[in-house]
Amino acid sequence: MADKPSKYDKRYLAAVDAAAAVFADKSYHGSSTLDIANRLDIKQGSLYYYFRSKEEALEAVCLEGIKHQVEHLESVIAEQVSIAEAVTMLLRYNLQSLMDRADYMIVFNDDRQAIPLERRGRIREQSVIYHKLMEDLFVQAQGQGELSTELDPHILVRALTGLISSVFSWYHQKNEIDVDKIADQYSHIFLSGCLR
Amino acid sequence: MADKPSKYDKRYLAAVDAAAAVFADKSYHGSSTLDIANRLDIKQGSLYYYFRSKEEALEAVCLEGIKHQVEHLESVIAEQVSIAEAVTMLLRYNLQSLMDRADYMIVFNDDRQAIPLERRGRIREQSVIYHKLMEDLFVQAQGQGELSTELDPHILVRALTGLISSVFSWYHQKNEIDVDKIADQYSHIFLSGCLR
Amino acid sequence: MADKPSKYDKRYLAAVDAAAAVFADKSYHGSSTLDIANRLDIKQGSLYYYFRSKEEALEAVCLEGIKHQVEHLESVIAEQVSIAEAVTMLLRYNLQSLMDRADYMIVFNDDRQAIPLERRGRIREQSVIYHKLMEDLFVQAQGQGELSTELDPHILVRALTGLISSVFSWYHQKNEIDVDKIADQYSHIFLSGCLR
Amino acid sequence: MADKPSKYDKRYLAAVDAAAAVFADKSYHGSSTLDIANRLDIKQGSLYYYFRSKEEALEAVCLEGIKHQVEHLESVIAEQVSIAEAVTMLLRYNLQSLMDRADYMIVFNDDRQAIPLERRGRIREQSVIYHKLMEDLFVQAQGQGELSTELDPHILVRALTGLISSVFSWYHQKNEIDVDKIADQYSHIFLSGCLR
DNA sequence: TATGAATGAGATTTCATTCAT
DNA sequence: AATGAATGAAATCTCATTCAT
Repeated sequence: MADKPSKYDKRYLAAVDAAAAVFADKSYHGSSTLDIANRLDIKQGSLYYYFRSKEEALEAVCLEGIKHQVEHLESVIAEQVSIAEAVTMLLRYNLQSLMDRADYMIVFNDDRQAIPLERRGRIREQSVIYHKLMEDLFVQAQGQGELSTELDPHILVRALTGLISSVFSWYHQKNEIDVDKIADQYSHIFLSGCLR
Repeated sequence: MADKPSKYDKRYLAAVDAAAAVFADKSYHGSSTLDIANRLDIKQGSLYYYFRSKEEALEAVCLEGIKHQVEHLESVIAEQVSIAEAVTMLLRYNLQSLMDRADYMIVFNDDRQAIPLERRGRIREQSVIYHKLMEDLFVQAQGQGELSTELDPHILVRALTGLISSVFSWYHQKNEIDVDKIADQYSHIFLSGCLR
Repeated sequence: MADKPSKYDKRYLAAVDAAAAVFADKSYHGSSTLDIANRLDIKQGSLYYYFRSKEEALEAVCLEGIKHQVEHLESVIAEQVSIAEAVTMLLRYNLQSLMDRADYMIVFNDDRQAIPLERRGRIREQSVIYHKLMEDLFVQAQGQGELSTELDPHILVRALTGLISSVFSWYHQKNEIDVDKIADQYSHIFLSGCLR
Repeated sequence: MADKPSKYDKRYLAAVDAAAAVFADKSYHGSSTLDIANRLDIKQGSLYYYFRSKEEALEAVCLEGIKHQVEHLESVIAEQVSIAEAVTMLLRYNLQSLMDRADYMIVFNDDRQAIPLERRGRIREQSVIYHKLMEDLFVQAQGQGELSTELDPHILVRALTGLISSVFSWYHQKNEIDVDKIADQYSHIFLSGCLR
């Protein structure tokens, strides 16, 4: 095997994409490397030029899945908008991502736990960062009197991510969602209860 | 072979229980029938005295998983309490179930989609009933002026079930949760935004 | 287990019959002891009261299958009819047997070779007797000038049994056969040939 | 995995051949895929590179088994010889095939019924063609006054194929046969009868 | 870069058989 | 005379992975 193809190689990206599509469709454990190869129109063995293992493919998909979320959350924080606006932006972005990069979102959501703990480090890391950033956002909002201090910031994080995740099962059924309407109503439900 | 042992047979129940525990621990696709047999302290082949297939075991676990939820939702509706009370009861019951019957809840939540569509009928049925009942609850509350009519009942259902599901990933990490506190805060978040 | 039930016990006969039916339907190797038990409306384990093994069931069916054939051939010989009449009687009897005891005939025909050589003794014995008797019949007819001496009696036996067996595949397709017509025409072909 | 290797690939042909040999020896149901793999000197799982299932291997063997027979029958018909010659040619060819490709002939004869009806299409097709061609041959001979019109062509087909099949059980016992002698005597019996 | 051919380990499933009750 | 519960061995099949070409 030659060196691992660069992350930015077009073919490599196509391979990650194929893996995402297959995993999203049949779940990680329900997919075979043959499925991925078929989708790429290459032979099964050739996959190993791109990934050292099936697990590595999952990892690549999951990392790709969370990357944008963290980046987006960081940009929202940087903008220093009100908590109400921030929450709405987050919901909207997540819903839009589900439309735009459904496979990656779904795989990250459903299958990341299939990566064995020893190797889950980088994803866990990103996950932890994501939760921490969100928690900070709430803590800060509480500090600025925007948010009720009676609510545990940890619980707020869970509640909001739960709301976000709920859209997945929705998407599974409908395959199309009204981003604006749902973002608005979810924001309303979540915020009216929390704002002070 | 005898006829399939009765659903109320103690040993059969133990087999379903073992399947639930194993699936919850390693996910359906990640578990082997050998794992289940080992947990029951019988030989692998003997499992097939209880289940015709691994899939049938999953089905049994999932059905058991949702049954109680539907029953509880029905009982809540029968009590004709206010929507605020109803939501709190639901949240509390779900959280408590996660404590009491974590395995069944987790398997239902994470693995029911592993049952191929052709065989998912009975579970789907219960799921649909569950969602429908909850939607009716909201519609009725809106009719009685308890709930804001600006919110789409369908979205309310998703939001509440999303909130409920969010507890699972939590549980995965902590294994112990403060039922009262979370139920209270979740109710507050959800309700203050919805109540009229 | 108590003593083996008598060969003449009604229940034992029913068990042999069930085995014959199942084997005829799905072939020996394609049948399971459960299939037989189901047909008898007893549980799988209970079969072992009647047979020490699945193989013993096959043996019983096969023995029953050939018994009548030998007896009939003996009676035909005893009657000292012409070879032409003898052949016709044999064909007719075989065709009729296929109608009356199709299961036994089919199992004997298709599955007797599944009995391992060590245990095939009794059936082989009957088979050999059958062939020998038939060969003698032809030899005697040649001695009496009824039959062309240019034909090897051994080959004549094969040819006639081949003709007889051919009816099986027929039966498999049609399930009903015109005994008289086929016996007549087969006799004619065998005895006088097709050429005009 | 690559695409299924071509039908004309040498290794694929060797795999079919091994399957034929094993099935002929122990019957389809009595053989295991391990037996076939052993004969090819590959590991059991590797067989599945050539066949998608054990059944597909049987199908391949059976198709190969009947193909030549149909082709030969067609060539005999094309030669427009007398019916007497045609019958002799058929018998001779079948006996010779039994010598040359015994495994395929035996498997086709004994085990084709193990292919479930849904998948038996292509073999059935060939079988039907074979019978139809032979029937036409007889009908034509009757039209030309060569053959007694009192005999049902359908029955003639059965009789001749029965004669042909009878050689199999023979072969099972002897493993070597005198092609010329048997073909001659069988032709004689079929065409002119045994009576003096 | 890619493939054809295989492997090895494990998965699910089947089934004849046993035996205490 | 029959059954419920199990066993153990084998069978078919799947699949991630390897590697020479």
